[in-house]
Amino acid sequence: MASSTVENYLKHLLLLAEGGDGLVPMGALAGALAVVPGTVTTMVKALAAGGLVEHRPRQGVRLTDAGRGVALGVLRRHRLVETFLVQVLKMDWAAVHAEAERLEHAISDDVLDRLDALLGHPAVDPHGDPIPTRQGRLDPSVYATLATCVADRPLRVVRVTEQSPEFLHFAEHSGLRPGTRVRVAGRNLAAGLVTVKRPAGRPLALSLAAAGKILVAPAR
Amino acid sequence: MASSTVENYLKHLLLLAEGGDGLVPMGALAGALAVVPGTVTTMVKALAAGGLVEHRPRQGVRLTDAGRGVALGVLRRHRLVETFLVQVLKMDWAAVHAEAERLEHAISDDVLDRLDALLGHPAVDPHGDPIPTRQGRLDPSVYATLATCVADRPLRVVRVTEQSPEFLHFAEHSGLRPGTRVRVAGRNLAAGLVTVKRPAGRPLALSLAAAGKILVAPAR
DNA sequence: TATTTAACTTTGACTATTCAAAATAGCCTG
DNA sequence: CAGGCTATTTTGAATAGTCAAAGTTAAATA
Ligand SMILES: [Mn+2]
Ligand SMILES: [Mn+2]
Ligand SMILES: [Mn+2]
Ligand SMILES: [Mn+2]
Repeated sequence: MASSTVENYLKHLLLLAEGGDGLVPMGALAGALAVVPGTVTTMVKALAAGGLVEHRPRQGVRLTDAGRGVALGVLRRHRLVETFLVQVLKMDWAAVHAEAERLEHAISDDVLDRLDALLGHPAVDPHGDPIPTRQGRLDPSVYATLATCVADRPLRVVRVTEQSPEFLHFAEHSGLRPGTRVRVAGRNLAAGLVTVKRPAGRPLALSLAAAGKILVAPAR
Repeated sequence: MASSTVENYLKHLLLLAEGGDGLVPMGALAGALAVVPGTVTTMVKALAAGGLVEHRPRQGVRLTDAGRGVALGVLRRHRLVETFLVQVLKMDWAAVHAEAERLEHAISDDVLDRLDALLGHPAVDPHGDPIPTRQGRLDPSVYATLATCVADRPLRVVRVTEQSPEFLHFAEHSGLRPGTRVRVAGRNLAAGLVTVKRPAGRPLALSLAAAGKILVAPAR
């Protein structure tokens, strides 16, 4: 029913609402979708007429329950497809995001259920992003980052937020894929630097910005 | 580059040109795409402007070499996807056509190559339809049908043309999937009936129309 | 050859999605 | 409180694809 365009608007709305109260500024949505603001205003009014979003003029947009349901479906397809591409087709984890952007609109429920079973009902995708359940439940997943966690404790990388191929390649090269054990050796707030120790290899220096994109949990 | 719509026009043109001189009547294309004739005229003029087809007003359309290349790519994606869905995801061979209609527009070359390798570079899809090669070579595959082959010879089903779920389910139930050994026991042209013997099961009666959709080759 | 007809093309209109540029609303500053 | 700045909305226009209905063509029929 929903076009690819509509699905993308809703999915980005879901992603942009993470954390906040759900009210997404029109400009943020325009930026995420790479369209001009006027386009978003037009489209959001149409989505609101369809009951998928609530539009607060000059303040922002918010998903309705119906819209959130659609968005969770798209996100589930996206993340299961990414998992399939990495686990079964052995693709580079930095390349799968672009592929999934197209495939997420072309997968039926039947195919999705079979992929899910083939993969063993994974809870997270290759980047550690949680996969919404069939029932539309999405793990809130509140984790510390390498920029905010307590120092000198054994940690485990659980997720890499940010899907640009450049950053993902960097993370892979730096041994910071989900599952890796790490420890924050020190932070220099003034210089904006975090030093990380990994099982193998010398200490690694990261900017706070980069460190903030690596989510971690206490090891074991 | 080519939109899904354009890809569909070109793919159907390739399919409809099978056998004939390649000149497809506008009405045939309209029927295949389920649009009104005027829509086809409009679209074909655009495709001709883009060098993908040659339009002979009031006579028909024909693919150019460029258009044929695009069409072969779409057909390759369609048939490899069908093969994947049946072999890996264990889907019903009658259901995969509809799925492939959407997925054929969303698969990249990289993913396609990996699927092809995973499946062992198949030459035909689950229905026996030949899969174009990466280089754009398509097996002409001239086979007899159960309606036209010589009688009383050991045969092997090689292909089921016609992708409606109804017919495919019927073929499966009747033990007429590609690979099955069969023999034409007799024909009654007046009644329009063909009688077929299979390894197991009693003789099967088919209409000539149905028999014409089952392609066969000499066994062994 | 005149007529009928079926296939095809043209025309006018509509939906979905987008952009450029102008108008506006709020908020912040002095 | 007057200006000014920024985010947002409005307006006008464009593109892709489609349909309904009217107009044309050319082959088939009489
Ligand atoms: Mn992704
Ligand atoms: Mn991901
Ligand atoms: Mn098919
Ligand atoms: Mn097929």
